[in-house]
Amino acid sequence: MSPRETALAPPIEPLHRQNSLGELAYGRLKESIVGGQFQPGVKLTVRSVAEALGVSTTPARDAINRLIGDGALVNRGPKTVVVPELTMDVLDEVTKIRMNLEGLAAFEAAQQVDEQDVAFLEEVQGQLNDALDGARYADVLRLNKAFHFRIYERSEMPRLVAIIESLWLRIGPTLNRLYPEFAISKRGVANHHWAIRGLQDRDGLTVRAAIENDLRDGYKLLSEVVRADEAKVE
Amino acid sequence: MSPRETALAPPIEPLHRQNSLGELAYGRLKESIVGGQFQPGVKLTVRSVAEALGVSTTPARDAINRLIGDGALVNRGPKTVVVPELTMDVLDEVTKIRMNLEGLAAFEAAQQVDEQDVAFLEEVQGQLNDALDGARYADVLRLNKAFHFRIYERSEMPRLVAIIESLWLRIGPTLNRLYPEFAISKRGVANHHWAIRGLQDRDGLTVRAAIENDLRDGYKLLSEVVRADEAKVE
DNA sequence: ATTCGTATTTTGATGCACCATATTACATCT
DNA sequence: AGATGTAATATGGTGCATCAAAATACGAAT
Repeated sequence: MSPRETALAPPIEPLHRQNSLGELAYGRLKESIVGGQFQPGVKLTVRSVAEALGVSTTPARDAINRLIGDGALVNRGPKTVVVPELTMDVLDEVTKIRMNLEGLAAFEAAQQVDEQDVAFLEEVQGQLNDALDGARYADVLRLNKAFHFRIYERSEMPRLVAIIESLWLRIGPTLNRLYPEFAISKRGVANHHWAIRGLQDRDGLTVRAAIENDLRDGYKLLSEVVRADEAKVE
Repeated sequence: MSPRETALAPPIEPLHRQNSLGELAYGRLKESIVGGQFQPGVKLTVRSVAEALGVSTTPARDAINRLIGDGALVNRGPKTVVVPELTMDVLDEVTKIRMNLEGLAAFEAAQQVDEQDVAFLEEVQGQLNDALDGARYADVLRLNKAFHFRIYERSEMPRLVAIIESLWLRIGPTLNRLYPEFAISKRGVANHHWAIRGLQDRDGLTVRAAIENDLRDGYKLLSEVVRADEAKVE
């Protein structure tokens, strides 16, 4: 038998302050990396990150180490941390995993979306088209991410979403290399519309197919860039 | 044109010392958790871990924080870190992801295995049977993990393997709750033999089916335990 | 006995100093 | 010039002190 409850009909979740400086630094750095703020190959030091974020070395070091654990940063030497160059090896592997995981998330999401979600996605897609026409590539990346993750979050599988995000982290730095040389294919737009239609119909298989196709198209673009880079290095 | 190479015909990989105390502490703790050394609910403090490992607070704190990032530990309060109790929510989600990812790894592995791998798996399976008969449950867990990951590693997808390991990390603490009350079903044995046969035939679909079935059987067992625990708490 | 408020202890986060060593800049030599 | 050895510099790991705040032990009140 439990002690008599004293109030608070809807039992509020524990909710402890989310923000330590280390956590904050981690989030900031992560955001910068997926957003493509760092060119591959850029070197990061504890002290530079600490200064840039206005914190001491400890939280900065925490953040860097966690990102290394995520595979978003790598040790090029024992004391040299860099944003990794994307290789075909990694791109191939990550794409295979993404097809499975993002396909799964998309499929599950189809059972959970509501009208608000669809409206949001259509709004984002509109802005995405505008950004494409206006050649505002940073916005394109941001909006594309917003589109995908709005869907994935509706899978109600938060651990899955976290894994997917960690995969995007590996692609991020190279994503903004797509522009302006490699303009985004208009097929991307078609895939997104296709996904929206599938969500409206609550048709998981269609949504999954649309997302998988979107990833396939993205892979084609990215692999061109990566292959070009790998050729240049040799 | 590259500068004239001066020696070392097979270009040795960079190889920087892998072991910092933080890294070591992280590995040790992780091992203890997947091995089921910690009961769910156990509280961990920076200072206790530091003392147990004979290091100062800094590497201990690093390790704990990284494990929290992995989801292997959770904050029950702002200053209280515990080994999480497995819930049906998490078990369901993790199982779905595992079916996809371990299925993928198993499928890919079928193209890469050689006779040595098969011999290893048969050897492990033999020991596994003995351990089951002898009711040496800790060994059962260890051997089962060795069996699965030997296959997964042959997928030659190291990032995939790392993700799978992070999922096992979530199940680990509850795995050893299976014994002795819930004896392992002999179906597990059949699944493993099925997988070996598929590997010998280089038949990816069969290997995947065998692994997926193994996970399904494991799920049934685990869900019984979890449901019993959840009932007890209420 | 159970609940509640308070005092005590423990805790994690943070900043910082130290040190061995990795990195880089530079001068030298071929 | 390009390679090479060496000196100067910068860097991360680690331990530790400090502090605000959280967890807990304890005692009073009902």
